[in-house]
Amino acid sequence: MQDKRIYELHADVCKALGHPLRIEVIDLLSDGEYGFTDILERTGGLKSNLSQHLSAMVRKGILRVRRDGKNRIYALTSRKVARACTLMREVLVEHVEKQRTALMNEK
Amino acid sequence: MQDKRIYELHADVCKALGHPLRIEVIDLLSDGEYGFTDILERTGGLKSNLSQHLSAMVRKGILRVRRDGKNRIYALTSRKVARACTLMREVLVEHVEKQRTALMNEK
DNA sequence: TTATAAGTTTATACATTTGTGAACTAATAA
DNA sequence: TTATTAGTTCACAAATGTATAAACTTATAA
Repeated sequence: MQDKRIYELHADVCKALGHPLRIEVIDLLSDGEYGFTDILERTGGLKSNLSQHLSAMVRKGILRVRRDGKNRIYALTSRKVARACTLMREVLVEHVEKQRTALMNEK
Repeated sequence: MQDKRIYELHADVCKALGHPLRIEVIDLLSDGEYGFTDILERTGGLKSNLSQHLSAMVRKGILRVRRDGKNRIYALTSRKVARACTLMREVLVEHVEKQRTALMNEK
């Protein structure tokens, strides 16, 4: 029963997927690595905000960074992150679809 | 640029994975459907708390419920949920492993 | 009917997450 | 050296998420 700890760790990593900006970053990085400035350009917003989200993702093992001169290059640590993300998107799409047809039949 | 909406919906579904109790429920339900009381028995805690988490998961399309007399039976809407969850667990395990070996080499 | 069992809903307090801007740091260029 | 570029860190306010207990609903059993 005190293996509850594993659920906490697991949930903590999954939390990394639970924010629109972070999803957008994962989506972007699923086709290769990108520099901070490029990411910021596509996602918009404040650099301090992006920086915080990125470093949280690194801390949780979702992303890795490396330095290239004065730039920082971010990448997914594993394709598994992108796959998990895609699966959840499919679940979303199926749910939306189901809601739509449910609404149709109700009229 | 205003397709940001999809990231919000996507993140919102992913948020369903971001809590220890909800992970525990997904884990349990990945081997079949369970009644509310059974779930409560395994996870512990207050029924009102569990009920809220479960209905949030239903709302997000992660779980479905059906009634059976005065009981309610919960199930995953799709095996995809369990697979996404497993992938993220693997990412976690690989990260922990990497941290461990990094620590070793540092000594 | 009236009880009881099985959850759900609601209200509220507490904790965590998030966005913002200012201050800071590290690497390169002048 | 001194500036500049590229990003990080910090402090704080606002927004969200979570746990708890009490009140409520619905279906079955007495």
